Amino acid sequence: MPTDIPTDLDDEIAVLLRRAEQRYTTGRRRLVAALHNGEGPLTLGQIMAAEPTLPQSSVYRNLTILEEVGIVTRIVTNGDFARYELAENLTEHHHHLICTNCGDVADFSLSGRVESTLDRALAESARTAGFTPTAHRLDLLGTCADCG
Amino acid sequence: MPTDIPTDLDDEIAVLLRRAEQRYTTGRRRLVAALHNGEGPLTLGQIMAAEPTLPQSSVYRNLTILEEVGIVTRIVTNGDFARYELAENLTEHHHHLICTNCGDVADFSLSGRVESTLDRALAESARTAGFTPTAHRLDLLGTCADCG
DNA sequence: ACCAATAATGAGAATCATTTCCAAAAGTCC
DNA sequence: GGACTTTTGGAAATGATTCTCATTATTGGT
Ligand SMILES: [Zn+2]
Ligand SMILES: [Zn+2]
Ligand SMILES: [Zn+2]
Ligand SMILES: [Zn+2]
Repeated sequence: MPTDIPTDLDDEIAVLLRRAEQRYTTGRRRLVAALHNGEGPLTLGQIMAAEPTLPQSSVYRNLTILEEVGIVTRIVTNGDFARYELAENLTEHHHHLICTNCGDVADFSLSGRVESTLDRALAESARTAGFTPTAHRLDLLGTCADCG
Repeated sequence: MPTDIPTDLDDEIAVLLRRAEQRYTTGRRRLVAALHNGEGPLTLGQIMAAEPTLPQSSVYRNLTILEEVGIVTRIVTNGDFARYELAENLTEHHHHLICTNCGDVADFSLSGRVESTLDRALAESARTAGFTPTAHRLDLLGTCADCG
């Protein structure tokens, strides 16, 4: 399963890169494929396990570039190392289940009703603090099914 | 303003440390005071600015120990460096306004009603994923008043 | 297809927040 | 005080991430 990206996602990414005067090279496409195939945000180790022939320095460099362009989001859950996933523009708004035992991270979503309630409350809190919000980030901490 | 901790907080911390067979030394008390006096979670630099005579290695070591004992929470908002605050056991449940421009972090709270709605929804999501939740973490990302 | 001109690659070296070492200092208990 | 255990602090080590730079790939014009 080398390059397994839906055509429309691939096109969207191509547009974003071209707009930023960046090229959509094979290495970057393989990186995007690894992130797309992964369940939840991936560590560098997990990316390299999926694409072992991609050099580490290129993966790091391209993750940084893809993040600047708005294709990738970098996540730091706990000190050890960062995780990367496709940006919400390209996927869907979601949150993370973080296992405090094994460190694994999985995605989950809330209903539109709860998200609305939350957004309203957050907007109000922001207003009283003179803060201009652009996004929220919500994680659930606990123990995953495997570590049960 | 060297050692400015409310007596009951100080006592609570003393109990937690004794329970863990750790001593409540002067250095640890000064560290706790710096965290208590700070508005929002502090970086190591901010802690050292508040207590310049505390050696860096001792601050790091004691932050780790205080975190293990449940007195301090370590927060990583974005790759650069970690921030530390007193654990919610010793303060109150709250969330963070994170300025994506200057990196500053401030506290805020939601109403009990919103927190309940959220907790119910999160519990439901956790259940369907076989995940055992212990806490949630919610940040609002955007631009702070200073960066307006 | 060929040729510049420009951008991306990859292997290793450098960075820097954080951790670890270990001999000296401080606290504890009798 | 003396023996024992924990903590301290300065310096060295660690390790994820970033930077360097010579080589390679890609683009656009001819
Ligand atoms: Zn787990
Ligand atoms: Zn949400
Ligand atoms: Zn700001
Ligand atoms: Zn909450």
